[in-house]
Order: sequence, then C-alpha cells, then structure tokens
Amino acid sequence: MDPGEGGSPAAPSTSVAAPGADADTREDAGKQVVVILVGPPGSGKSTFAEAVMAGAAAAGRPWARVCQDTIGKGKAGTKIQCLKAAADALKEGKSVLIDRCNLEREQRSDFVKLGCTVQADVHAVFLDLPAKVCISRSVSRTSHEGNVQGGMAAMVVNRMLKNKQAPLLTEGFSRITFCTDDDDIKKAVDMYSALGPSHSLASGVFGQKSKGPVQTGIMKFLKKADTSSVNKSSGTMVTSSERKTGQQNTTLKQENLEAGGACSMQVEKKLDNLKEKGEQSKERVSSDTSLCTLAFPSISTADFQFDLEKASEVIVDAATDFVQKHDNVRLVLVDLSQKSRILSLVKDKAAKKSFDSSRFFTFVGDITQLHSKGGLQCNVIANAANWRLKPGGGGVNAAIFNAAGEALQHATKECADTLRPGNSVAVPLPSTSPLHQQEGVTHVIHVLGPNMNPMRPDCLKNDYTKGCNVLREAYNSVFENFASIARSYPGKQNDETSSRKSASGVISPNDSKTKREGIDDSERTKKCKLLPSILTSQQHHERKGTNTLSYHDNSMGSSDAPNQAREEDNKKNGGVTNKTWGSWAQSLYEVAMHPEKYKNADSILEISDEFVVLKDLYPKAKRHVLVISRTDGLDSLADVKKVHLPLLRSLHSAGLKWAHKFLEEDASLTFRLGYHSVPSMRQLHLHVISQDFNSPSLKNKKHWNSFTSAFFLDSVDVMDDVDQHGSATINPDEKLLAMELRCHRCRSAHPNIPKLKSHIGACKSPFPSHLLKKDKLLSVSTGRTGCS
DNA sequence: GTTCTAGAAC
DNA sequence: GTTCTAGAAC
Repeated sequence: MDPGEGGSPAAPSTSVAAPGADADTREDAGKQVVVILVGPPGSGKSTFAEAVMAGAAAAGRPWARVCQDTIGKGKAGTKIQCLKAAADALKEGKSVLIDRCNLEREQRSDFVKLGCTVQADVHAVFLDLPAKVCISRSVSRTSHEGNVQGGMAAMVVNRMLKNKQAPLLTEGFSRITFCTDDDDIKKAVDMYSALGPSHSLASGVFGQKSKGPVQTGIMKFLKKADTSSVNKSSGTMVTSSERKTGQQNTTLKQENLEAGGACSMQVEKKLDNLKEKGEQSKERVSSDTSLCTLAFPSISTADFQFDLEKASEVIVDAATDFVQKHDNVRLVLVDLSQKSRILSLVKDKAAKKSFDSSRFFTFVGDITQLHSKGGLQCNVIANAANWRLKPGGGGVNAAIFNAAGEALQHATKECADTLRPGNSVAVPLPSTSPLHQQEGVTHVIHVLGPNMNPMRPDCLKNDYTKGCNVLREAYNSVFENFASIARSYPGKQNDETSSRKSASGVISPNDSKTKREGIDDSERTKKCKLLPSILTSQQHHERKGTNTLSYHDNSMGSSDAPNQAREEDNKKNGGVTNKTWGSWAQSLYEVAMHPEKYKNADSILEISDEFVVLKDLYPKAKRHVLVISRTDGLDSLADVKKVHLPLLRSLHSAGLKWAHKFLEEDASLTFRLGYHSVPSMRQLHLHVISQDFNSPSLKNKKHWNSFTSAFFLDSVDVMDDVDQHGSATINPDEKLLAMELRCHRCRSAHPNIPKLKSHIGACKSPFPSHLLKKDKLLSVSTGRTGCS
C-alpha cells in the first residue's frame, strides 16, 4: 500500500487540541480517531492493536491502546476503567484503539459517544473471521491476557457470536471496515499504522463481503481538507465535519428504516423535500446489514407495455405478502426517474396497506449503482431479462449485464439457457464482477414477465387475466428465489437460533451412545452393496450393447447420451435445467427404472408404481432411506412442475410411513423429510433421515451441510412451493455446502467434523424454531403425520 | 455419490 | 508424527 496516496504523510503532530477547541484548530492539529475493534476472542484484536501501536510508535504518532484484558494492572478490568482510560488518552490528544470484544451495540455505544463528544472520527474495525478460526485459535492459545483459552473458549466464543451485531453507520461510526480474513486484517493494520495526522480515511462501509456491501477501496486515502470533492466524486461520503448538516437526511432515513417504525414511503417524501431545497441528495440511505435486501425493477411495464395500474397492484400485493411472511428481508422497487409513474402508483397503493413499510419501499436510482451512488446496500438485484438470457436490448437488462461484466454472462450460462414468462433464475454473481466488488451484489435474479407488446415474443394480446397471473408468478418466483438466498446469509441463521423456542416438543436423541453404536453396527453387517452392483450391471450392458434402455440406441453407448437428449427436451420445454450426470450418478435411475431386478436385495424396502424405497447405501444417520420417484425424466427438483404435485405427495406419504415404522423400532429418533437442492445422484429422490446424524458415512462438510443447511429443502415446503408457484424454489449456491460447521440444534460452530460429531452426540438443545413449524420434524412426541 | 491422497493444520 | 480437509478421479 502506498500511504502517500492522496498526499504524503505529514510530520507527526506535537500539538494537543483541548477538548473544547473548535473544528478548524483541531483539523490543523490533525484529527483524533477512536478505532473500536469488534470481534470475538480469537479474532486477533490484540494482534491488530499491537501492530497498529507499533506502527504508530515507529512513526512517532500519539496513539493509545485501551485493552480490557490488561487494564487492571496487567489483568482483566472493567468497561468503566476502559472508558476512563480512553477519555484520558483523548484529552492528551491521542488517537485511541479500543481493544475489547464490543460485539453488541450496547457494549460499544459508550465508546462511540466518547469519541463523538471530543469530535474525534469514530471508526469500527470488525474482525469478522469464520467462527471456527476464532474457536480454534482461542482454544489452543495458552497465555491469553483475559484467560479465554482452553476448553471453555469454544463455549465463550460461540455464546458471543450468537449475539454479535455487525456495526452500523447509524451507531455513530463514520467508517466501518470489515475484515473477513487475515489478508483483510493485514491491510487494515497497514492502513491505520500509516494514518498520518493530516489524513483521514474515507467514510462509509468497507470490505463487507458476505452481506452485500462492498469492497470500495479499503486502501483509499483521502485528504481531509478536500471533503467537498469527496462528496462530488462518490456521492456517499459523510465525514464528521458534515454530520450536523449533510447527514441530516441520511440519519432521518436510516433511523426510520432501521427502527422499522415510520413509513419509509413518507421518509422518501421527506427526502424528496430536502432534495428540492437543494440539499445533498445522494447520501447513504441505510447501513442496516441485518436485512438481506432485494432491489428489483418493475417487470414488464417498460418494453413489454404492461398496464401500469394493474402492474402496481400486482407488485404491492406480492411484495407486501412476501415481507409479511419472511423476516430479515427487505424489498426495494427501483426506477431511474424521479417522475416514475410506476413508483408513484406503488407508493400510493402501498400506503393504503398495513405492513412493515421499512421492509418494502421504493427508491429512485440506477439499479446498478445503488450502493455507490445511492448509499443503498442491496445484496440481490432482479433483472428484467429477455427469454434468451442474453445481454443487450437496452433498459435494465443491458444496464445490468454491462455493469456486471462478462462474469455475469458466464455465470448465467451455467444456471440456465432460457426463461419462460413467469419464471426466474437466481445466478450467483462471481466476486470478479465489478457489480459484486463495487456494489456488493452477490446474486442477480433474472426474471421474465408477461409481454403485451405485439413486437415482442409471446404477446398476450391484452389478455390481462392471464397477464396478471403471469406477472404475479414472475414476482413470486423472484421473491422466493431471493428468500432462498437470504436464508443462506449467516445473520438469518443467528436470528432463527435466537428466536428458538425453549420447549421444542421433540424428543432428544437417545442418551445411550453404546446403544446407538450397537444399532449401527448391526445395520452395517446387513448392508447390501447394491449400488456398485448396479453400476457393474449397467456397465456390463453398455459394453455388450444389450441394455434395454432406449437411450442406449446411441451407437457410442455413452452414458451421457440421455443427458444430451434431456438437455434438448429441456430447451424445447423452456426449462432451466441442463445438468449433466456422471456414470456414477446413474444408480438411482437404474433402480427406479428396473426395481424388479433388485427386488431380492434387502436394501429395497418397497416398490410401487410411483416410487421405490431404498436404504441409502451410505446412510448419514442411524436411519436414512430414499424414496425414489419412478417417473422417467424427473432427474431432480429442478424438473418438478405443478403436474408432479400428486407424485410429491405420494413420495412424502411413503416417507412418512417408513419414518413411523422406524419410530416404532426406536422411539428416540426424530425424522426430517426433504430434498437436496442440487442432488448428486440422478432421479428425483426424497431423503428420510433421522436427525442423530450418527453414522460413520457422514464424513465431511459437504455431507453435513447438505442435510443441515438451506441446501436441504423440507418436503412440506417443496410441496407448498410447487402448489403455489408451479415449481420448487432452488438455491443452487454451492457456498451452502462449504459453510462453516454448525450444530443443527444449537447452531454452535465447530472447527472440524470429528469435533462436530462429538458435540452432536451430546447436544440436547431443542431444534431451531423454523424446523418446529409445519411438522417438518417427526418424532414419537409430535405423533403427527405431516399430511396437509 | 465414494475413494484416494497430497499437503495443510495441529 | 498424526489428524483432517479438499480436490481429482471414478
């Protein structure tokens, strides 16, 4: 990093500004900074603080470190001692580093106030490392100043992380730096070490990756004297000297949005009024990162010429309905023009409805520059796409593809080839995309709405009955895709945990470890090596060319042949799936098509016209069976349409029947029924799996997360989804499988699989509240069928 | 889906 | 030295 960027550092200041000194004098002397570190034990706060102090000392800059772990004569002290030490240091003209966990807003608010009182810049540096890293480090250290080490450390870290609250600008910070790995931390240390008295760092939120915003140049230095040009160039900067005036409307909007109290539609009107008075109009709107936010354009009302009045009704209905059903999400309808008629119509209609208006509002701005120009942090944006999912064509589609670069085209290609009206597809935006880097957008959801323009494909010729239905389907599809993405955001999971009911009504796993292992062992001896034999059988047929399956008419006998045929079919049908399957992934398909060949194998539990029930060859729990659909052409959930709803219900009923049977044999079990978002094996299959996860075949992170993250879609939800929207909402994000290892009951984090397994063998916490709804869990105590 | 294994982490 | 993960191959 070049600390001289924007001007070389000046000589260290020796003058000390009195607390009451006016701003100009203070700026001459160099602005003091209060840096509040935020992070759990093991996140490296002390290392950070020591490195910055060393850098500052070497450069002769007056900094003080206030460390709660050592403030009591080398031992841990109190918050009050820290506050006093910080106040004293500030009086002496020093900048201050607050080295304590500060994970909750309340814990850090007094330090923020202290900084504001002496008109120092107040910064947060959030050391937001993966829980497992913090736990590993804190468990293994031996001479920690605050004695958070050894076996207790994991518990302490987990408890703290459960309640962590990411810092927000509205707390009074002028700058927040997120560090999610050691590289980020090093950069932040370098930055603060090199911070000269005549420099100040840019205001805003920097380095936040997982929740949307934004890596906007963590290394950027800005000359303090030039605040006016800062505002001109970026439109989002708010320095402390401006807070009295420029931040007025920012604060107004932030408070309203975050408190969820006042109507944000009104807030926008107030903001509009301020704009009319010539005030700064491009302030940061909300730094609330606890809400996953979707920005979406009005669908079909531009080039597709859909009636605005009717469209606005659909938007308001769909959006208000959605935010009422989902926590921790926010929807923002965006249009470029201040005079947008669709925005006014939606605002008017929304004002007449009763809902939490901080979670659905309208916004004037460019959907590709919401963060950098509008200060609105959106994790996900929707794109009014064309049916070929190609760039160009003008409007929002061209703008988004332009802004996102080639990365979006490639990522889109991997997810889908075409789109039908009323459908959407969520595309994870690679981190190489400028839209990801600069605006913090992690996903683009392409959606195709109904068309009323005779010059465009699939014109509905003013059939608004159909048109409104398709438009509603389109919005529902976008919102549900968004909900799936939101579910994978870490903050959401913490919230679910914190709202967990104390009494679950679900029986805990059997206390007797010996008994459990005994059952496992007996099952292992009975295990039939069915699947490899199927593979052998199929390969044998392929070699001999005697396979009766129609796709082997292909002269090459390639196992990819059916995929090619199906890809063609998918394209013809406008479907969005085009997955190819390796030869090893065909076993279930083979069983489903020819179960009679294997009827003597003890792995097959039941065969009907619609399904086959099969013991999983590598069970990931004491009891784990698959209910495999026998419908040819249904490879996975992505292929499921409304017409398959009766089939889904049959699979579910069969799953329930077997779960009940297993519960009769072992009343300590709890079952969950569901599908993998993206299965590894071809042929739609429902997992019926006991929640003990006590199995030697559960070996890695992917196994664990495929059954305990949002990657696992509950059968009841899938049936509802298909019933309401005509298809299942799938989040294809592979990141779900790479997430850190968390207990499926108490959500505590663990550094590796063996440690996780030893924890889940003992954890008696109730299941998270979201699993207790809709009979997603089946146990003797619930005694329910799950049929609706 | 699993197995194998190099190399990272401890 | 041992444990554990993650990527390649099947």
